[in-house]
Amino acid sequence: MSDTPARLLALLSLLQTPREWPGSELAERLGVTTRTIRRDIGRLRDLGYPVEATMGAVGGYRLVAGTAMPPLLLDDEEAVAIAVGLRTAARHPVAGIEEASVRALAKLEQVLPSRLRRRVGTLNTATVPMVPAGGPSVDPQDLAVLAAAVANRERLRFAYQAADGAGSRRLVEPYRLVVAERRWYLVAYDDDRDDWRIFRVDRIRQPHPTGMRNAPRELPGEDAAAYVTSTLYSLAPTYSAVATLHMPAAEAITRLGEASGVVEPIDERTCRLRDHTDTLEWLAFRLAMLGCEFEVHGPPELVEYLAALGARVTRAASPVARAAQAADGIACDTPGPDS
Amino acid sequence: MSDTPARLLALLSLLQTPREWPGSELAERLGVTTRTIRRDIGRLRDLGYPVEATMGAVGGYRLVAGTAMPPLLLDDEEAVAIAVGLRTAARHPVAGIEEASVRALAKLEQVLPSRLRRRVGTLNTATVPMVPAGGPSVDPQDLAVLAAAVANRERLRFAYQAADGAGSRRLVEPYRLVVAERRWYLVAYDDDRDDWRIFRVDRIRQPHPTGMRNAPRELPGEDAAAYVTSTLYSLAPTYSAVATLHMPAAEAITRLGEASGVVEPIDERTCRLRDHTDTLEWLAFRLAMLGCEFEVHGPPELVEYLAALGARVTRAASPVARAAQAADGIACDTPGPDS
DNA sequence: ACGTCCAGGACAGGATCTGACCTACATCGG
DNA sequence: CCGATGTAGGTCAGATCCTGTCCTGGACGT
Repeated sequence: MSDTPARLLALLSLLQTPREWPGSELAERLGVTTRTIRRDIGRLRDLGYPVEATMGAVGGYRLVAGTAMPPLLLDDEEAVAIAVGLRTAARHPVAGIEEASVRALAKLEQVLPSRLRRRVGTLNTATVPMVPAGGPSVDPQDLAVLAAAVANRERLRFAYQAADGAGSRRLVEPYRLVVAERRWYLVAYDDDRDDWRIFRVDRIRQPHPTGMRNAPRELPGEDAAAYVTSTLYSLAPTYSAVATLHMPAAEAITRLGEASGVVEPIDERTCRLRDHTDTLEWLAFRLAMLGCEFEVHGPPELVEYLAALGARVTRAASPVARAAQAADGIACDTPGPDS
Repeated sequence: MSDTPARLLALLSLLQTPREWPGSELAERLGVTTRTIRRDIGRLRDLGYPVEATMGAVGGYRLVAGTAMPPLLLDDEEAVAIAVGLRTAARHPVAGIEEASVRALAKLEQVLPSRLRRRVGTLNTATVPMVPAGGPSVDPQDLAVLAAAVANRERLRFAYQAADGAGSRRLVEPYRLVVAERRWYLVAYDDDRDDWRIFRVDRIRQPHPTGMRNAPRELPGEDAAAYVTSTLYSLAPTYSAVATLHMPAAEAITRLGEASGVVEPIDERTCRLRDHTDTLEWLAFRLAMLGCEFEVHGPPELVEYLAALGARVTRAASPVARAAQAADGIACDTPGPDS
C-alpha cells in the first residue's frame, strides 16, 4: 500500500483529471502528509512532467502541457473510446500518420483488458462503415497483429488469397506497413519464395506471429516507399479522373481534403480536379457529397458509374420508376465484387 | 542517478512495446542488475499490471492484457495519431461512448505538448470532413474545453449565436455534454437567466473557463438525457423517413449501423427502414451509399432532395451537359461557360 | 489583515532498496 | 540426454532514500 512508486503513479493519474487538486486533498486520498505530496510533486517535475501550481486560496496542482508526453492513465470508457477511434482511423488512413496510428492501436490492444476488447468489438461493428460500396475492408485487429510483428521483427504466418482467387499459406519476415491509394499493404520478405513481396492486408487471413525472430533485413537498393509505389502502380489498375467543379478552388480543397488529388482554379467560381484512384465508388461519392454542380470528363468507367448512381437515386425518388419496378419485380443484386 | 519510480515508469514504457524483452537487456538499458529487474517486474505485478514471462532460452517479458488499464506511454507520433482519431470521432459521434471519447480528448489535449498540438491541427484540417452537405460542424478543441469544464465543474463563458441569429454572451455552469441526432449539445445552468438551458455546441464561440468553481447542481426532477431529448424533440424539426431497401435486413443493419433507425424485414431480399433525422442530406447519402435499389416513401422533403441529387449526378455524367465544353476541348486554360 | 495555499530547508529514525550469491525450474537445440 | 539460457525467488548486509515533524517565506483572494 504505502509504496512510493505506486503512489507516484496514482498521483500522476489524479493529476491528469482536468481539474485542480489542492495538496491537502491529494494527501488525504493517498494517505500521506502534505509534505510528502509536495516532495512527490517535485519528483514528478524532476521526471519532466510539468505540474503547474496556482498559488493562493483556491490554488491547486494540475498537469499541463510540457515537452514530453506523460503516461496516459485512462479509465475503461476512455480506453474503449480511443480504441474505437483508432480502429476507424485504420479504416480511413490519414496521410502521414497511418503507421503511428496502427502502432498506437497495437500498443493499446496489447494491454486492453478482455472485457473492454469485447465492448470495442461490438461498438466497432455497430459503427457506420462509411465506405461507399461493399469494398473489402481490413480488420483492425489483424492490422494490429501485423504492426506488432513488424515492430517485433517476428516471423509471421498467414493465409493469403491472391488476386486470381488462389489461396496459399505464407511464412514471411514482415518489414513495413504502408498505405497507398487508401489501401493497406504489408511489405515482407517471403521465406518460402526467397524474395520480397507486397501483400494486400485485406486479403490476409488469420495472421499470427510464430515467435521466431528474424534478423533485420533491408530492402535491396531503393527506399521502401518508392519500392512499394513503383510496384503498386504497375500492379493495381488506377484511374486518372478529371472533373470540373462549380465551386471555388479554395472551398473544394477544404471540402475534399488536401491529401486527395490536385485542385486548380479555373476562375473564381469553378475549378478542375485531377485525382488518381482505384476505387471509383469512393471518388464518385466524394464528388456527389460536395453539393455543387460538377462535370466528370473521365475516365469512362467513372462516368458510367455516376450515370448508374444518378439513375438509381432518381428511381428511388420517382414514383413512376417505382411502379415499373414493382411490376417487374426487379431484385437488387448483391453489391458487386471488389474492384 | 535515476531513482526507482523513474525506472519503473521507464520499464513500463519498454514493456508496452509489442515485443519481448529479456531481463538482461532490460537490466542493461536501465542500468541495474537483473536481480533488480526481477524485483521491479514483481512490483509491477503487485500493482496489478500483468507482466507475462515466457520461460526458456528465447524467453522474455511482455505486458499483456489484464484487468485494469496500465498507463499508456506514447511517443509523439502515436499521441498525434490518437488525437486525430479522437477528433474525427468527436465529429462522428459513436453511440454510447460520445462522452468518454470527448473526455479522453480533453485529457490528452491537456498534456499534449504544443508542437504536437500544432501537428494535430494541421492534420485535422487536411482530413476529409466526410460530412455530406455543408452542415455546421463543431470544433473538437472547443469540445475538449467544454468537457474539461464539465469535469472540473468550472463556470464557463462563451459567445452564443441563437437560432434566430442573435448573438449573446453567456456565463453558465456546465452540467453535461450530450449527443442527440448527430449533434452535440451542452446542458448547463445559465447564471444570468437563472434557469437551465441547452446550447448547441456548434453555435458556441470562444468558450473559455473562468476558473470559478461552482457547486454541483442537479437537474430538477428528471434525468439529464430525458430532459434533453424531450426539449430537443419539441425544439428541432425532425423528419420521419420511411424507405424500402432491396437488400436483406441483416445486411442493411450491418451496413447502416445498428444505432440508426429501425430495420424490419419484408421478405428475404427486401426490408423496410424507418428513421428519424433532422439532416436530410445525411440520410440521403447513407441510402445512396448502400449500393442497392431503394425507394423512399417519405417525407416529401427527402424525396425532393433525392430527386435533386439524382438529377445533379446524372447531369455530371451526361455528355449533353459536357457538349459545350467538349467543343473547345477540356484544357485547363479554357474559361468555363459564363456564370 | 487574515486565512489558505504552495515552496522548500533541516533533521532523525526507520523503512526500503540494491547488489551479490544461491538454488530451482522451464525450454530449446545439439 | 545434457548443457546453455532464461525466469523465479530466497537471503543478507550495507547504503540509500523516504517519511513525518518541525520551520520560514511568498502568493493570492476575501
